[in-house]
Amino acid sequence: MSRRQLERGEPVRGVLTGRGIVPLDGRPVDDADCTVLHIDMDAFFSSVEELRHPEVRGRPVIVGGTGPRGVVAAANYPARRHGVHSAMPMSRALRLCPQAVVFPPDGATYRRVSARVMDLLRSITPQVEQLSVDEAFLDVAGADRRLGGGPTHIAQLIRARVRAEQGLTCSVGVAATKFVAKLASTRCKPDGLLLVPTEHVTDFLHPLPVGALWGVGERTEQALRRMGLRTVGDVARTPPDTLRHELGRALGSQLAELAWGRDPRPVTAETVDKSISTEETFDTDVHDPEQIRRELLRLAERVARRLRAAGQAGRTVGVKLRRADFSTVTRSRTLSEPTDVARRIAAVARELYAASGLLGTPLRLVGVRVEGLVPADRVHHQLALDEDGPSWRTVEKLQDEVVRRFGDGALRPASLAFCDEDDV
DNA sequence: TCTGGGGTCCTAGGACCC
DNA sequence: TCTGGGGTCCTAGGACCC
Repeated sequence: MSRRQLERGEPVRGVLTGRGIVPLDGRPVDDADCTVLHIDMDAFFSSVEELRHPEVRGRPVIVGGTGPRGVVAAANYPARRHGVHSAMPMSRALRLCPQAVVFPPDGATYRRVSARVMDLLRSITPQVEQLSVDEAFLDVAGADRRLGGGPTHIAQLIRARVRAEQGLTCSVGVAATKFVAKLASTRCKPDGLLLVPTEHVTDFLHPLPVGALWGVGERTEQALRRMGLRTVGDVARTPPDTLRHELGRALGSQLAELAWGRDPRPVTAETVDKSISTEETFDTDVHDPEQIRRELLRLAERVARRLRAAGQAGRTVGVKLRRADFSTVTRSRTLSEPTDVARRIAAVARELYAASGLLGTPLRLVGVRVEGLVPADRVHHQLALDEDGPSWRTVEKLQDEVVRRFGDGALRPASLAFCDEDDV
């Protein structure tokens, strides 16, 4: 497959060899030890919108916030050709591509489609580690023994089934490690498949820019550039002690390993949530402490409802406060026992806000977080002893039931009763 | 161009205990 | 009276990922 073909954005479905990427043509490939698959849905949110709205197919499609401070959550390939990409302010995206069709994000629908895709993957093997709504790692060592044909064959099977059953395309990287599999799927997007055999890992990695390394974002890239390191190969040839000294112990060690394709992390099917949070950016900055306090209650309700739905309770409550200039303050407090009660979370959040020194300061964002999560049934007896716990907890559990039966908006705290429907 | 929302992990300092 | 080192917990901030 030629470089020009790659630049034209034609799908890559091949194996990396000493002669570059060679198409899979049915000949056997040496993939026996490459049991890690990285599945990445292509332009996921915008692809789902194109499925629901076939009339926009072929046109540039952007999914993202439509308010004055909205950003792009996803853009399809026609929109990307105009320079639109995720995390870009929507105002700029629309200047670059005024003819784009814009959809506000519909998280519930994306999660539903995502769940179907993940179920499909779990029908191949239980060894599925969901990374996000549109990405997963699979370890197909077991499935390989069962299905036969090898990891690359299974990758093709998955791509065909996702297309046939969900009407969506995905890209799949096949390698011996998570890190290389993920880079491989990125390299073959969209609608691609790339196997990187172990013997070609360093050929594949070393020409890439340092930003390709897991853990290298904008700041670390700058630091590496100051050290004169531009490519993954440059990092590989730098003494690990030097990397640790410049970047810190953990990151330095991690990059020294990844640059050689060494990544011992196993595919882990079960992961446990460590925190639940929600936050909101105002359309315009808010300085009124009363309005901030109301918002903190709303956010606490949201977090508490999600905690109860997950059967979790948390011991540390935190707030996030972002000033107009984007500088951010966080405050947190650890309680004597975990809670899943909105009233309790809101009370702590308001105390933290009151003590933050930011009363009256214009804020562009507030957030509420609960961490230190444990299964709620392990602390029920303690919750029952909480002085304001049992009654409020009972009330809020009843609210959960009412919302389940009659829908959101059926109930709200009295202090929010005069807010707009949309605000609750 | 002016920056969303949901997360994870790391660092560093201080308190506290042994 | 002055001094140690290690471990754990808590808090704040920041980088990073999707």
